[in-house]
Amino acid sequence: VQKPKPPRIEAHALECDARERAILEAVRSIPPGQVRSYAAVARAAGWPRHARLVAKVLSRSGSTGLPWHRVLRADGRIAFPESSPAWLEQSRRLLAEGVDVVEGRVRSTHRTAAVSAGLDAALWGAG
DNA sequence: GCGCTGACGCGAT
DNA sequence: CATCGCGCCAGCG
Repeated sequence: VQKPKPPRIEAHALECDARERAILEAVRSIPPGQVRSYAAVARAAGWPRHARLVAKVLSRSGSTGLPWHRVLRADGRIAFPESSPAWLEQSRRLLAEGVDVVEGRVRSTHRTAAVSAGLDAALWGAG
């Protein structure tokens, strides 16, 4: 058989899909009221250096019922430009879950309430 | 194949 | 703390 059907489905493509599924699952597993950094999600998904990919995947998956609003930058700030529609939406959703958000930034390092303790664990303990 | 662009991260300044 | 610079990954012209 010369090349009747060379299985060039490429492990690459499958791997990309696997990455995406793992990432989506990792995001889905974030408990309400808690937040994770893009890097933490990537680590949880098993792909430590793919923080940017997490962002890309999230942008690609629009209304899949995914708790995308629980994913922030490593410094605790919302990744969107301030006052942008998405920015407003994310802070609104986080506040609705009891997350302490001030000016687009999650106060996780400051343990002022029981909620903060949970956030702190989520942000730093995920690593 | 190359360079630019992002919902990024982290150490250095 | 706020910024900068450089590294990382995947998509696209």
